[in-house]
Amino acid sequence: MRRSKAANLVTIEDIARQLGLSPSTVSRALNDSPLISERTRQRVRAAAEALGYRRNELARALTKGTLRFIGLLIPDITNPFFAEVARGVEDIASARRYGVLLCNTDESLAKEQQYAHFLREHQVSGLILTSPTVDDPCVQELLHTGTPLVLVSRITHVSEVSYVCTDDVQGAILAVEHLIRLGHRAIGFIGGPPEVTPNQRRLQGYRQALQAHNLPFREEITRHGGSFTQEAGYIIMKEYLQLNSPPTAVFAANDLIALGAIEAIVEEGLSVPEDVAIVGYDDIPFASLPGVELTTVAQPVYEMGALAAEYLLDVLEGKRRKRLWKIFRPRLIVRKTCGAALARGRLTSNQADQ
Amino acid sequence: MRRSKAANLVTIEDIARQLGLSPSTVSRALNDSPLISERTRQRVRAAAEALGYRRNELARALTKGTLRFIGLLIPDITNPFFAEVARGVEDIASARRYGVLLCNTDESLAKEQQYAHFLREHQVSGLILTSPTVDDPCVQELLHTGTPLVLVSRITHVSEVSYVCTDDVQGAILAVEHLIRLGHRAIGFIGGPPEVTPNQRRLQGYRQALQAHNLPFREEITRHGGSFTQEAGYIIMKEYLQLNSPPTAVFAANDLIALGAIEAIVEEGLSVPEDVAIVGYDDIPFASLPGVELTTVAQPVYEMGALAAEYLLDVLEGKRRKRLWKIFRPRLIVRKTCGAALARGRLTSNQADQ
DNA sequence: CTGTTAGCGCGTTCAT
DNA sequence: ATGAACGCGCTAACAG
Repeated sequence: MRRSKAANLVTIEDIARQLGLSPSTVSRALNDSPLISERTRQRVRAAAEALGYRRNELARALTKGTLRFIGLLIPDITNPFFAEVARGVEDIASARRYGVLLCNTDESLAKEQQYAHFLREHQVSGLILTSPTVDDPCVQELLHTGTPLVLVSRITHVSEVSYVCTDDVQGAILAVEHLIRLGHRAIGFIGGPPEVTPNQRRLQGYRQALQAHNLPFREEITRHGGSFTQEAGYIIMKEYLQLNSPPTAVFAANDLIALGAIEAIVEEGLSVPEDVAIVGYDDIPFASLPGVELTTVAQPVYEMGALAAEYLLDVLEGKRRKRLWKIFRPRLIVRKTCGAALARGRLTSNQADQ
Repeated sequence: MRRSKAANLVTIEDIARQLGLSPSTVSRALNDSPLISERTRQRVRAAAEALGYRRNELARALTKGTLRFIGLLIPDITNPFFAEVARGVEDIASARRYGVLLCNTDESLAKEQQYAHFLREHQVSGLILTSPTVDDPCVQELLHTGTPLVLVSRITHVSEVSYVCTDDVQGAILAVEHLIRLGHRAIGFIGGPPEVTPNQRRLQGYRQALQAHNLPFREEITRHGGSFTQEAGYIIMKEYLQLNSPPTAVFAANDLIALGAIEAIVEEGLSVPEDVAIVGYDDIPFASLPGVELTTVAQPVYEMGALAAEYLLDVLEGKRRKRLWKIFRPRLIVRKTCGAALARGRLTSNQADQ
């Protein structure tokens, strides 16, 4: 007895039989092969339509050795930054008939590895990573498999790897110099996951800016919450507020952290920007809300995702070979969490600038 | 010459050959078949490990007729509500070794259909829908294919379909009655996509609440922005503000719309809640931000996604057969966009309550 | 242009 | 407990 076929599936053979053709001819017709007569193509198309034929992409992928899926590894889709990246990726992918597999890693190596295996086992054609330490052995393994891959927002030292990101060092400098210009001298930093490149580079920019303006670097107001979340920002800010001389301004490694910090400040009965000024990073949509109006550093997030996908698919389809190294320029968005440019600011900053 | 195999792939045959076994034995060993000796199992596992074997899920899916993927159709991952649903779904799915395919539909029938085809062609095992009008013929087609499916947040009249949602009629009543209790009599509604069930039910609750309190229903302050976005809320609110007698309070069909409305109000130099009170729906994380503090109706979003996934996978694995009809209870979260319960409110509401 | 043959990698009878 | 043979649906190689 025949194996019970998967739910009443119309195959290429069915239509071949009905038309008295061979399966290969039908296959060719369906794939718009040049070596097929217009008439057969028509007939095949018609019959396919009539029978309700749907191509089995799995079978196709089996012979081709690759599935038209790309894996999207991000820490957390719940973070608006990554949601926006995802949107960019998905828009491009779906337009080009690729599926995108959502993989949340929570910055956890274990999850990352689990997914790396999963993706490999499913022969996905390519990867977009916003999460991993690319030095992860499993990712390396995928790389060796030949699976093309592009990093978004994160960068790496593995030189063959493509990436698209924003100049985070520069972005941080923009942010901190803005604070300095406003007269702040005790400027703190609240970081996310310390091991992650965007965090590192923002920290680096922060230090450079301080140094350039002869401002002291203070360990006790340069802390990491461990993740890019509101809770992280909230907790660290609370701690800063207990200090003998708390910072008068804080540069947060991303907007979520900034928002959490603001929460902490308000909860202590203080206010932003009067008591402490805040700058965030990313310019997530909610940063512009009335009542929030967070001063922040913007990245072209959607474009970054879209560009990464565009490039990746080009590579997959053999339209490109060179690697992509794209660095967008960050933009400072001045809103209300740092106060206006006050006179006191002018003075101090001139003094520092000399 | 042999077909060039996909990137240096270790197959079941390779390990069979090396061990002097047959492929079938290896297959069985790998799948923990009961009819295999412990010793062979060990040897096979070891060899597999040594050779770096990775099962080809595609080949497997081809014979099984189904891939361990589920399709997640949502309007827009950029909306925090859906991001949260997605997170719930993904957490469960990945724990059970299923992949989740991200499909943004923008509430567009065309995109929905394109994805329905795509998913079918890839033999995904099941679907979670937060987007479609299930009456969509393509979705119907998928249903007929036998693909299990569960609706989140949306409901339908097709009786065999499973769903998990919140009682939106009740939620809307909660919201509007809160407003009434505060003394408002001119309460407007700003809807999202009119054709979508959660919107319809929230509208229905709105009307019921008005009616129950003998408040007039006014067409001109019951409008739809067409989508669940800030822009939609912004635009409609601006229009309301042009009216001769604008509403003193607005119930928005979701938080994004509410946020957009607030933006419009503030931009007109008015303030919330003094000039117009606002209630939203969903309780997205940003609703609780200091400076925002939106009064809203909460749904257990993450749980809804997780439950839907849990149920779907149970069905796929034959552990369940009955359909799931789960309706969560909404909760009113009172924050600051409606003002405190004022004396004026007490009076009017008692009067209305009689 | 079209048909025939032969796999892709795996799981599954049916034997033994 | 193991092996041989076959098929899942499709595409590529080789004939004509």
